[in-house]
Amino acid sequence: MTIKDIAEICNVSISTVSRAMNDAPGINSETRKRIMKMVDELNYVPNNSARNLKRTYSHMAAIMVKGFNNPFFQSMLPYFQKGFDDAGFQYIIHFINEEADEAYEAEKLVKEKKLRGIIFLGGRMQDPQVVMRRIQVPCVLCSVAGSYEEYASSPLPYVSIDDTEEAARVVDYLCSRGHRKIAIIAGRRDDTTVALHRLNGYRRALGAHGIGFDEDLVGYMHTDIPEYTEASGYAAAMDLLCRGREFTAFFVISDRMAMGVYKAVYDFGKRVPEDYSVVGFDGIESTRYMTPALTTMAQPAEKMVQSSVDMLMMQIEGEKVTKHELYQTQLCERESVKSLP
Amino acid sequence: MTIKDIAEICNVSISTVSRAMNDAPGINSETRKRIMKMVDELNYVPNNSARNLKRTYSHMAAIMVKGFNNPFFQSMLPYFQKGFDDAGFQYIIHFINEEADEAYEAEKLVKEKKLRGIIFLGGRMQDPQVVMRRIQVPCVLCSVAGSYEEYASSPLPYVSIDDTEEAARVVDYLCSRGHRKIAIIAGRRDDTTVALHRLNGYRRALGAHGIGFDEDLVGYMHTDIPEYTEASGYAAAMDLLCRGREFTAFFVISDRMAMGVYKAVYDFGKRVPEDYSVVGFDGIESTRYMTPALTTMAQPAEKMVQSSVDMLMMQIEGEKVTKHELYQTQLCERESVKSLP
DNA sequence: TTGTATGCGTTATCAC
DNA sequence: GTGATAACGCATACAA
Repeated sequence: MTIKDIAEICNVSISTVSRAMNDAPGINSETRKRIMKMVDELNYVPNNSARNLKRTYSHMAAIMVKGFNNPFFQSMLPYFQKGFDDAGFQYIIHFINEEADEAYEAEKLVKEKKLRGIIFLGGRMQDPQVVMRRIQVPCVLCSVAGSYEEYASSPLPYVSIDDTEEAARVVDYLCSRGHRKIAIIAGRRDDTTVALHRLNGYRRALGAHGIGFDEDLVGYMHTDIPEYTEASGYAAAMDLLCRGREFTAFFVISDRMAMGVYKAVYDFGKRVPEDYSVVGFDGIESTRYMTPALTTMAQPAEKMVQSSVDMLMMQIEGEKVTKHELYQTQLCERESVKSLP
Repeated sequence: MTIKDIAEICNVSISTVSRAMNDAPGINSETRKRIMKMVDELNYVPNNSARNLKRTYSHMAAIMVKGFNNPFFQSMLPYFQKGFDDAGFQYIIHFINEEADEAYEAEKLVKEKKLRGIIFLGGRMQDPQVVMRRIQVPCVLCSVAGSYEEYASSPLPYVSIDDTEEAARVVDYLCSRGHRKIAIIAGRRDDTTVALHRLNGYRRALGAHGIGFDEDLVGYMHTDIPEYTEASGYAAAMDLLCRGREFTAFFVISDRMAMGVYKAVYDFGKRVPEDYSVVGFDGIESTRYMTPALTTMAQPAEKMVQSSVDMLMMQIEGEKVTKHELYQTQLCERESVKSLP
């Protein structure tokens, strides 16, 4: 069933059918009605490949999400919906897994769908410089790994938080509550993404407070457990606990892992926050439902999304934007941190 | 940059480039190497739309997931990866939201990508009969709503659990622990998917145990809160608690909601399982990390996935399969249920 | 307002 | 082993 079949059945040419299907101007409304009725009846669905091949441009953008099981990204999705709806753009969400090369995937998608723009969510740009050249359409990096210095010279606009800085603030907060021996549940040992930046921030803040960095207070994610899951948080925390080093608080670099940390503490025969305080990172909804409710650094998901969409649309409309938007996190004080004398 | 450019640069015809790109037989391996080197250097990416338009068939299937925030489906994804890899098939995962029409989306996707088969995950088939006629390629329904009776006559193969039966087993279990006044956290009032079946199972089991059905012991999800989230579980449970009816246990139709139920119980000044027992449904990993660890009915995700993939591949290979595979859940007894005298 | 013709970038089918 | 060339299904410039 192609456009040709419909044309024959309706006794019109294929261009007329095409016009009807695309709400094109210059077609008798009776003809259109007649055609659309047939289309509906015969259940004709135009072939998107042919469409995309022919079309000069679309009104479509894409969000390329790296991190299937990152609930923070998931929480952003509804805001993207709103943002693109308001902008009158359609969009597709494309998930890729950790090993995939986002730049390559993006390039394919752009060509296939004649995308007008693309927003990268998560992951890490190995070489932001070349990405743009390859992609050929405007992009925005959102929550993509990279220190300020790293991207400062890049023409790629991005919105994110300063992971180093914000991680440092977590340590500052814990110190303000009297904690001095602070452990961190970090990424994998070889991580080069946000996990590394948060670890760096932790180190830096420790130094600023005159506390020595102790490698034994770092719990790395295991390489054989899916990243950023409860299980990975549990394993890393259990490692730490079993080392026997003394400490009073956990800084967990992602909320979902914090749930595993809670469990590890309990299984170790201790309690949160009486024996160990815990601070998470991201500010996802479900942390409200943990017991005790998790104190966490919340990223302003809605603002970050709106800003990303705005920056993309501005570029699509021809403006040159190379802005680097860094948002601040907000501390959500709940019940998982105990004040020390 | 098209196949034509590559051909010109390499001084060969486009057919030769095509052959090189597709590992086609009948091409000098030196020529291929030379071409591929150029392709790599110039970063040429073939246009998928053109490919899909022309190709007679692919080695690709799709999984159409309805339910962005259903962690049970998410937990199935790695198994699909394994299943399709073993079968030598590529696949794409396509998420659609609750309002979308999966049959229509599938039809579009099949045409666009020349898919060989499609697995539906979640949602509800309004009319399984017509779906096949429209889709034109083999499909398998996995965890799609529908009672046994409903699909019994359908030629569409599906794998799932008997939601009614398994929900009844939860009630049986609670009764065996001495509970008689059992509340349920159900779907929305107008639900017609698995949530309804689980509610029906609950009713049926109640009857079998000589317990009257009490509408006041049903907590429906609010329509203004995203389905199956912690927040929806919390709201529904709070409703229930505030009604003042006496009861001793919650049957929560999905694990993620159970987390909200815990919180509601605590906020109400009660404890799990001392004051209220809780049983979840799905068996997702994170339930292990709840405190107390959630007792839940686990669906055999891996088996269900493997079975779905097998049934799809069999069909693709030409066999006619109309099997209806119903799996049993397994009770994971943990710490959230108290035995009553 | 409608129809005709062309080409989008690729694969498939021939010839050579 | 390689090269022409005809589709694939559609949108669109142009003619009618």
